[in-house]
Amino acid sequence: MASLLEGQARPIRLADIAKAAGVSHGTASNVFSRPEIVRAEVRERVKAVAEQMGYAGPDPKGRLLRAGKVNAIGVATTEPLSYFFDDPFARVMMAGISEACDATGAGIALVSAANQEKLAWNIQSALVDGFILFCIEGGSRLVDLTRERRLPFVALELGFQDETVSAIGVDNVAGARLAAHHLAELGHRRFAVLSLAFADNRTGFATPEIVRGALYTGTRDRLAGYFEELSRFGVDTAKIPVYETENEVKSTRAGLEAIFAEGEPPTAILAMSDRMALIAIDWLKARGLSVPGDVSIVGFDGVPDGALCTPPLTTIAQPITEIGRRAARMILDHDGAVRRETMGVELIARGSTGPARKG
Amino acid sequence: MASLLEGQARPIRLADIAKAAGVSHGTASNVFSRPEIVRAEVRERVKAVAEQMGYAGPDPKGRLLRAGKVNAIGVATTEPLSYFFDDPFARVMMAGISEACDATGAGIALVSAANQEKLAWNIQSALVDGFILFCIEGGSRLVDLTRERRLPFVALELGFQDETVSAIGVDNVAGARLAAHHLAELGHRRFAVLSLAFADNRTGFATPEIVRGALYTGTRDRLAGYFEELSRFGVDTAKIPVYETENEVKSTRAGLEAIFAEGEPPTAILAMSDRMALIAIDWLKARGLSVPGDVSIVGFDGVPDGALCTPPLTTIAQPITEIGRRAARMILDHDGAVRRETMGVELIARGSTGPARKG
DNA sequence: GCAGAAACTTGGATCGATTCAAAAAATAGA
DNA sequence: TCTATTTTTTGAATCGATCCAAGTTTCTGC
Repeated sequence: MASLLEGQARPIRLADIAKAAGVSHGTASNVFSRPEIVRAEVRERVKAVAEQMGYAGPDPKGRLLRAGKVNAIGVATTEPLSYFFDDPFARVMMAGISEACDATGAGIALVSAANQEKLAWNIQSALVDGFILFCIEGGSRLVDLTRERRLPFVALELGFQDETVSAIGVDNVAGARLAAHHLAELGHRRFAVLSLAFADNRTGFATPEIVRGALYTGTRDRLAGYFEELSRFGVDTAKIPVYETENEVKSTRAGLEAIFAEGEPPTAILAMSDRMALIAIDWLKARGLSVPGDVSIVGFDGVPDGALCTPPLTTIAQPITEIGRRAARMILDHDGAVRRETMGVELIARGSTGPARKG
Repeated sequence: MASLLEGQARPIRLADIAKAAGVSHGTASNVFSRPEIVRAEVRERVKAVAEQMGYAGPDPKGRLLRAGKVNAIGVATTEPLSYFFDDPFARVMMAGISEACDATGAGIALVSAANQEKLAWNIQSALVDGFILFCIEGGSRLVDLTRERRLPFVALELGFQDETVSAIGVDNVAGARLAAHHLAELGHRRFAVLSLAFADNRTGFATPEIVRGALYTGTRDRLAGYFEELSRFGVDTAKIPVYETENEVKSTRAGLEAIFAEGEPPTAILAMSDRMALIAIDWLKARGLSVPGDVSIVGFDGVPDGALCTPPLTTIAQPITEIGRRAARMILDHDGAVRRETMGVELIARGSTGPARKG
């Protein structure tokens, strides 16, 4: 009976311990947070009382309010929470963030939600010292929402041109040129592009107007890089089909269907993510096309999975882990300044690209 | 200049807004948390003042203290934080947890630390309503640490017999028997076991004493299941080498070296995790041994990677996602009761097992 | 014009700790 | 023994909100 009531009773507070031990709040607090400044005898007495009353130790809720700092960084996305554990790019990025957090003892709070309304609420009420934003679809909304919290934040993949937000990304134009150059040098002249989104909630072939009106400048830059470089090899870029996907299986396959339904199939595919490239390899193999015999593919990102598939994926590798580390450090060591960092990329030539078939 | 000072000034509180708008704290609070009970005119005035003063909205720190509930669940492990994104088993589990959290709008806080001291602190100070514990190495310490917080918690992989802690796990004995039965029926008679830890910080061949003194009863149960079933086929289990690893590459390879260094190599390997099984397949292939031609392997867990490797892995599948979902629900709907759930497992026969070579 | 009901606002109490200036106690030195 | 110094302890103030009983204003209907 007593224990039943105890279960219902409100938890023991530091003040209860202080009273029971006959010391002030201040002293009781010191016993837990700065034991060395309390006389040993008193310290032991208070600890004994706490033990005996079943005190769980100072409640972080109270401490937090006083201290002001949570010692945790929030990582937010508009995708469902499971994105952090499913998506290979996100996973490597999280590993980098984890590393920086582990080193300083900071925690990580994952923020997301099933719907937009809840997302707003979750961002407003997340107990964190700052945010790292995965700006995939809906990135601009995410930035707006986060800005309102007036906490430090960093956008990953500088999708926007907004110079007032801190961001870390890669040189998209240079990376794309590397990819295009590699294929063009192998003799390819007929290309198709599997593109990331230019704006939210769109899939399908992208027209020049769509490209010009791109919300996501990262996507636009990659395409510009591809086209720039291919032009130098005399390729008519106006004829290259550019299919915008949601970077997942369904729309990517739809894109491949559409691309290969046209008259002259491409001999080379430029994919703006490894994920799409990997899906494409599967799709092509299932269709009886050889990679790189019939079609060469270059991805973008440099996720570990790319090295393991058959054939291993040629890709433009970003320093993903390093980006994650830096993003976390930016929040952890925040000094109020807006920083925008651009990291380099490199071509990793593996088995998914080969010389263009003659004819 | 002004903006510089503003930057340094302490942030605007609800009380500041209230004063500036000429209303009480109570009303100002209502404007944000229950706007419908405030007269439109007042509401707009307060909002305008807030906007103009650059108020970030009610600070969750203050709200939290009052509300008492964080609306987030902590997931803790003694491994580094990156474990959550690297380990395939953890990832699937996290997907299940994510699902349950997404559905209720709860957040996830990842808790870990580089060293034991920090881990203790991080658990003590995590802002969560409860914990899910990944009890790998050092699981008992983790449970002890968490118990002190006096928050609801669930241990995953009921490694311990402690009946006072809520836990979710699988029927290890039944699973192990399934695996052993499958191999024995294929005609195998010479076995080796790649084992999980029986106690912390040990690797190497496990003696019967070590097994008897197992801290992790899950490991012990799996071994017991293997042996029980094999005995029924007339196998002398005393001769089966059991190598305890840390469930990662290095110690698993060391185990394989040791096992195959002995006189009569096994024709079948029972691995207590898919991770070890996958490492073993690589190792065997690199050694020029065919799987399942020369050696058959059965894993344990049923992670997705197992289906994708070559040959695809035969394994004992746990309902990992479902375990994750249930664990999260247990915390979210906590009612004070201690629950221990045991989930079923099933054999998924794929390409890594085949008939024993004759002779 | 007024009682009574409904809508809104107020201000103090509370959540659970930490902090710090000042008071008290213990110790040292003469 | 008494003052000076050092070590401990105290208790009020603070962090930033929400809650709620009580008070005030506005609206209805007669």
